Amino acid sequence: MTTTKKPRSPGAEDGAVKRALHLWVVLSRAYAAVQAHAQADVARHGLTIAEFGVLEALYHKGPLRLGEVQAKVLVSSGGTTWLADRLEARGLVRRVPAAEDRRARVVALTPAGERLVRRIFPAHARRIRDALAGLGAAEQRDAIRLLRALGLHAAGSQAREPSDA
Amino acid sequence: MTTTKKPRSPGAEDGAVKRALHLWVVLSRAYAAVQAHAQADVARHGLTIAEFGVLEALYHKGPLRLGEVQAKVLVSSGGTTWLADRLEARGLVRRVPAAEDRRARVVALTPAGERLVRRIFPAHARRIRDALAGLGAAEQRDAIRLLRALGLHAAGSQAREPSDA
DNA sequence: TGTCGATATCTCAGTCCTGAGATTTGAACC
DNA sequence: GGTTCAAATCTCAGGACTGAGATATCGACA
Repeated sequence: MTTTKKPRSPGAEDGAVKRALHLWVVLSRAYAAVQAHAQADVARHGLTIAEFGVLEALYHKGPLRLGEVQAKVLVSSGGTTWLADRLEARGLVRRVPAAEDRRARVVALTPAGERLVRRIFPAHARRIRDALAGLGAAEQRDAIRLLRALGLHAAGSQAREPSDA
Repeated sequence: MTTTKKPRSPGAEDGAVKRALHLWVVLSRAYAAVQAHAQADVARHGLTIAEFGVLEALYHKGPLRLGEVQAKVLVSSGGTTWLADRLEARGLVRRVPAAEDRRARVVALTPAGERLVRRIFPAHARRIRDALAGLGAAEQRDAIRLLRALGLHAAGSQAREPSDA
């Protein structure tokens, strides 16, 4: 037995797999459809979704260490450096040494970066709201609860590679 | 008024935007977490998720035109060509001219491709099932319904660029 | 039947990012 | 106070695409 749960009957196991695959398909498609809206919106300002994510995180949370930025926008460490480089080259953020840990660096919005976020964020938020308007308020709350549980479990059970083939 | 719905009170509009942004965050995180599992699994066989998606679509639906493949795996037309080239170079699929439309080409699994899918699909499906096990059966059914509605609406309201800034 | 706008695929330059490894610093233990 | 392991960031080569345009064909209509 490699599974963690005991199937009730021979066919129940199969149904569970089919249901999961179906859920995975609709999750992917929903994500892709909403992502297309977000991307189209930020592209008008010459930004990628990841770049916008960095700016938004800094706007709402204040200065963050590179590692914290990485956790927010879900990119690799190399990607984080690259994003910070690009935004810094455009004068939207700046890097300063972290006070209490000389390995770390803190990223903060420049005044120009803050002006940019303040200018483009409201329309972006409305576009996301409209893209998600396929669900009513109560349904959105349900979806949030379910997706949170889904994400926590999937992120918790690490995506490590099994040792067998 | 640029919105389609009339807010009940001055604060309701704001709450709707906040809720939508929250839903967008949990949707992204859930997708990323599950995607990491799927990717780690197919990477063991030297495949990307998109490549595996092509193989799986052909396995379950039979030969498909390039355009149909594109709709299944959600990549650009250039990406579709690139995926077919790569899989063809590995001897997993082959392209044949479409009988009734000389513009189109049909992609089909080779025997080697079919053997590969048959060999790796079951473990992949179980891994997806385990990654999604944060929700029970009834919750998964709810999530499928909600995500389908979400995706249909978002995909339907095209991600076109508004004319104003 | 010739024209003309759509549709299907392909080409290609360039983008955004990943993954592995290197470097620097921190913290805990001898 | 020196080792040693872990954590934070950076470097770099290359991968997996995207997006815009090119080419070939189709279908419908004058």
